[in-house]
Amino acid sequence: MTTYYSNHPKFYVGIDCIIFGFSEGELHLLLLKRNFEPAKGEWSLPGGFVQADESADDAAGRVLAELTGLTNVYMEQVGTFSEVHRDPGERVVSVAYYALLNINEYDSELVQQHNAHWVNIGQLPPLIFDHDRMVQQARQLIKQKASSEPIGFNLLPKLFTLTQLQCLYEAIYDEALDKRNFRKRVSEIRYVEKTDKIDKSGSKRGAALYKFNERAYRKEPKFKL
Amino acid sequence: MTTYYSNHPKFYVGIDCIIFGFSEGELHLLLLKRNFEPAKGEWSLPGGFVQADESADDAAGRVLAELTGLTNVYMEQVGTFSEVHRDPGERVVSVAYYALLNINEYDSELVQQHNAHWVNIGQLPPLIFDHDRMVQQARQLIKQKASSEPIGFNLLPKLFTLTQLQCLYEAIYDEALDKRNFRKRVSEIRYVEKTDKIDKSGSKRGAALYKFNERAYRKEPKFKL
DNA sequence: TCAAAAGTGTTAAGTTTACACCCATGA
DNA sequence: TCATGGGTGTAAACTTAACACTTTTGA
Repeated sequence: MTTYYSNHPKFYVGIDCIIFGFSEGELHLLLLKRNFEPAKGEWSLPGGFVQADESADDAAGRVLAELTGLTNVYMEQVGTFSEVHRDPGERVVSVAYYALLNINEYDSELVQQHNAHWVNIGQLPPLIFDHDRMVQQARQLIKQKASSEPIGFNLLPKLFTLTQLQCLYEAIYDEALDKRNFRKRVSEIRYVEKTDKIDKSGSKRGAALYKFNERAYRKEPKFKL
Repeated sequence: MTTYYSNHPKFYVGIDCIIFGFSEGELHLLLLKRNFEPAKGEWSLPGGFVQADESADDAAGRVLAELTGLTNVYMEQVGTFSEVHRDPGERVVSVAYYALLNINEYDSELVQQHNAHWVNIGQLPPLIFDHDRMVQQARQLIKQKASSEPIGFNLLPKLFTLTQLQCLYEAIYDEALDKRNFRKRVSEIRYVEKTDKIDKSGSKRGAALYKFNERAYRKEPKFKL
């Protein structure tokens, strides 16, 4: 029997993850130094193939978990890359995702086993295939999204100082922000709450630790930073 | 020989088009009443399958051209939909695109042959599979994009009145705009140029016709409406 | 002559930007 | 005691929002 679908070709469907972390005041990406073909020895985004029993979103979550040990990480689709010869080995259609994670929580043994490394986003090596474009698109998307939804907190520990928060947004927007204006804006955001804890690691005086209250955000979901 | 790719399943990769037109002050979508299985008789987005020699972008352009006779239409990727059972017939991973076209230019014979119809976006029938979600995401995306890039002009004829332009943006943003504020803003946008032509069809008095000057926009690409 | 759409400015409110000094503490 | 990062307020510039009447002309 001939169905509607026959005659059409089938493709491998891959996923690639642009995994963001934030440390030492800078954004970093978790990149693989490939110890497998094709493009062995070169840098690439972590990725994998969609399996028969999973969606692309599932596959991205699985690959991230395999690499970092983390589940329930904030991920979002960036876009799909399907140029005929984008992968010189075989035809692969790939869905790119970005992930935002707290860089203190990943499983460093797993990461080492995969030969993955955190690389400062200002010093990225050239990446294979169209992975550079994927990264560019992901950065662009995060920039936009960060100004309309509080996704940045995914990159921070549960408790953070205002200086950390400001550095993070400076890194995301790739521009300097005025300290007083920044703090004034934060103080108007009700779901960024000051705790009574103090961080003494960053300065002699100590800095107040804040937390993001997700419940409060859901009740009144407006955002602008 | 076993390659890196073997062991992984392959999938049909489809594309679906959310085709926007603007007429009588309202947004419309070009929908198919399916005369083929699966889901014969129901409404769906126009779509097709990616072929071996084309990217998903190519496929979307091809499907749009087959349906409307138009090439060089503004299209953008919305996202990829890959739930395992999204298409009950077979596993299909589908990339959604939106298209913005001037509703006066399509080939109406072709459209009829495909059993496609322009439907007011306020009165959409239920669509098959996950096509409703695709439409929602596309509307959302256009709303955002329209405020940072002059994509709206793709929906208008080359010459248009300010009333038409305002109605269009009211339809996109789904909210009323103040006429005087709107016109003031437009008058500050240098690449929206008044012509010496008059449209007499919309009113007795006649309204000045404007055009979008793409060259001027490219030189100074800022936008806000 | 009148209905229907085109066209036109001002003011108040709100938002954004620029900017500099004192504080607390550990080394 | 001093170097380091933490913390604080105000005024000017700019942007946004609200608002109502006159013009033109074909039917």
